[in-house]
Parts: sequence; structure tokens; C-alpha cells
Amino acid sequence: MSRQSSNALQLTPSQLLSAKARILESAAEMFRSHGYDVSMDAIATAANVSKQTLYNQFGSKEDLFKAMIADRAAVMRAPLNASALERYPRDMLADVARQYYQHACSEHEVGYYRMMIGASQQFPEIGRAYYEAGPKQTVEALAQWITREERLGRLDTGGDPLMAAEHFLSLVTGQIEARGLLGLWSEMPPAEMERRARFCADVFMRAFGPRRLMG
Amino acid sequence: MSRQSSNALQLTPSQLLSAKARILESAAEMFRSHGYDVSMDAIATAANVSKQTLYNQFGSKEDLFKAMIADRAAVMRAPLNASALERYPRDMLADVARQYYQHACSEHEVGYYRMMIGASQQFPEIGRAYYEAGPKQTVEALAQWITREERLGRLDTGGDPLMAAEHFLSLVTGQIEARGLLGLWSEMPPAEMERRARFCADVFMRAFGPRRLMG
DNA sequence: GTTGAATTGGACTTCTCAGTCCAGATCTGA
DNA sequence: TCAGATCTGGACTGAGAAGTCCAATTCAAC
Repeated sequence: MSRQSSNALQLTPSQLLSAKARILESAAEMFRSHGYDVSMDAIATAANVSKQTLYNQFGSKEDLFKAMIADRAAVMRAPLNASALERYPRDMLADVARQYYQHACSEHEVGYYRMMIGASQQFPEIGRAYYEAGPKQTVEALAQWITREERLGRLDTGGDPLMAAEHFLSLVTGQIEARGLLGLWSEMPPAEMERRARFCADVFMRAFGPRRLMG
Repeated sequence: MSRQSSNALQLTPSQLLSAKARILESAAEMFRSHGYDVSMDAIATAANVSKQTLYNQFGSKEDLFKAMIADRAAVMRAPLNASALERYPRDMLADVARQYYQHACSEHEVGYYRMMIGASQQFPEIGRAYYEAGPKQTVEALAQWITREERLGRLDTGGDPLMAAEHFLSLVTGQIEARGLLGLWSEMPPAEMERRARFCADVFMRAFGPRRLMG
């Protein structure tokens, strides 16, 4: 017991993360940047671990891949944080868009998405799992918020908040993501982010704002 | 010469398409359904051709793949046919959406898109080529139409027809495509297509319709 | 027909990679 | 200090795939 506490204070570098966590970390990075074709040797090297340990911990490449997906699922949830929920619709929506442009649409993040798309051809159940852990959550959270705002008379989707939510997210991610998936990257300057975020919020408010007050 | 005309009337099955065209056809189908990992033997078999012929015609797997992409580029152009250009904005837009839902968002077509995404990780130049031959053309054609309608006073995008065009296409393709890329297929019933098409056109018209007449 | 070119099938080489095996080192808990 | 578990590195197996080679066949043009 006393030894245990001293261990907790003096961790060797390899103990900072458990072997399993370290492997998952490296595997995610390697799969993201090289696709499913990356070799197990490469992953082992990247994780500073022997190939045998990989197989001890995960049994097979397929199992490692699936474990990595499960591990990432939580990370991929979109940022609809509670604080933003108290803002006026236009500001809240612009904020969601801004957050997307700042964090979720990086080369890195779209790389994961691309990996998921590739994997879901090979392992169809992975596509579903990812969708339900990620995009679906985001759409539903937004739809819930829209429903609330509708009750407050600040929005009017004509009874289809879910479709309105889908449309807003499509507006935000749309062509940017499409270009990213095809590997076309052009660093988006902050001013452009701001312009797009406002544009999305404006379009949405013109379409779904309250009838009398126009946005 | 006389022989030539009799040949034109009595083609053997293998002559219906030139060997090259037949190979490209089969290669496209195999790459679409199995991804880039499909073996050259499998492609040769599918094309009813020996492996050697494959190599005679295309040199290498990579070259075959790129030739296939180039061959497909034209096919992937979106349907913005001239006849539709004479309609009123709302009808024209609903039509574009309808055509997309009917033809472009099938499992088959999204399969090609998925293949492009996968390939553009391995061969970055392919992503750009595809984008420029496909999506970019569509966006620009739509933007041009919007510009014209703006001059006629039937639309008002506040001076950014390109972004408006991007947004409309995002609305149409948005979540549907996202789900397709992840392999989540649910046959869309015609009534649902119609509802979505109208929804997209309505949203767009509320956002960008002329200020006075509201759509 | 005849000739030159293209096609065929199938064996062959070379390479890469998933997964295994093992003997020695290292870690961990008492 | 010791014993059992775990990790290491490196060799090894087996499978599958890209690409080559070649002798026999088919095709196309005169």
C-alpha cells in the first residue's frame, strides 16, 4: 500500500499512460494518417511497444481497429455546450458554426472522418456506431434546443425541428467538409470563419426566425 | 471494306465495347464495390480479359485507377440541364433537389464518391481532379444561374451568389450524403424525396427570395 | 491464306504483411 | 529477494497480391 502511493508519485515515462491507452492513441494516429492499410509493425513502433504486446492486448488488427473506434467515439461528439444554450438564437447558432470551423473542421479531425468512411466499407457496423456516437447526437441536441426556442416563440420551423437542425448543420459543414474529404485544404482565415458563421446563422434565421419580427 | 461492314453488323460479344472501354467499365465497378484494395486478377476476371492485357493497356494498377477516374469524371457532373433554367426559381431549385435525390444519392453513386475520398488519401491529385470535374462545376453552374436570377430581381443573395449556391447544395446533399458515406442506407420513399426537395427550395427562397415579395 | 500484332492462360518471382513462436529481459507484488 | 506475469526483439510461416515471362492461340489487315 505504501509502495502503491510512491508509485503514483514516481511514474516512469511508460507509465504515464497505460500500455493499452498508449497503443490506442498511436493506433488512432496511424490509422488516421495512413488509413486501415497501415501495418501492425508500424503501429507497434509508433506506440513504442512490441508487436507481441499489440496482439496480447487486442488479439487482431481488426479488434484493435474497433477498440480504437470505440475509444474515439466520445471524443467525436460535437460541441453544443450548455452555456451556449442561454443565448439568443442567432448568437447561439453563429457560435455553433464558429466552434465547428475552429475545431472540428481541421485537417486532423476530417482525417478521422475520412478514416471512418473508409472503414465503414470494410466493417459496416462501424459506420453505424460512429454515426450514432457522433453526428446523430449533435443533430438531436440541436433539434432539442430548436424545440425549446420554438416554444419560446423565437423560432418557427413549421413543426419539423429535426429537419431544421439537419439543415443548419448541413449549411455549416457542407462544402467545407466535402473539400476536406477530397484532401483540398486551404487554411481558413479567422475573418472567413466569422463571415461564414454569420452567413449560416443569417440564412437559418431568415428561414426559421419568427414570422413577425424577421430574425 | 465489305468485311468491315459485315463486322459492324455481326459483332462478337467481346467486340461490343473496345477492350479498353470494357476494362475501364469493370475496373470502375470493382474499385467502387471493393475499394482500391481489389486485386488486379479480380479486375481482369471481371473484365473477361487476361491480366497481361490489363498491363499491356494500362501499365500498372495505379495507372489503371487514374485512367478510370478520368473516364468517370464526365459522368459525375451534376444534372443542371438547360431546360430547367427557364423555370421560376422555386420550381427550378426543387427540381435540382429532386434530381439529386433520384439519381445522385443512390448507394451506387455514393459508392463512387466514397471511393474518391479513399483514393484522395493515397493519391492527393485525384481528389482535386474529381472536385474540379464534379462538385465545382455544379456549384459554379448554380451560382451562374443565381446571378442571372438576381439581375431579374427574382433572387437576392446580398452579393454572394457563390456562397448561396454552396449553401443550397449543402442543404440538398447534407445529412443524406453523410449517412450514405457511413454506409447507412434507408431507401428514400418518393414522398420523402418530394418533401425534402420542397423543404430545400422553401428554405432557400425564404433566405434569398426577393425582399418585397417573399418567395 | 499469310503475316504481324495483340491476347491468352498460367506459371513464376518478389514483396509485404498478419499473425506466431520463443528465449531472454523486465516489471510487479509480497 | 523471489516468483509469476508481462514485455521485448527478432526470426519465422503462410497467404495474397503486383508485376513479369513465355509459348500457344486468336485476330486483323492485305
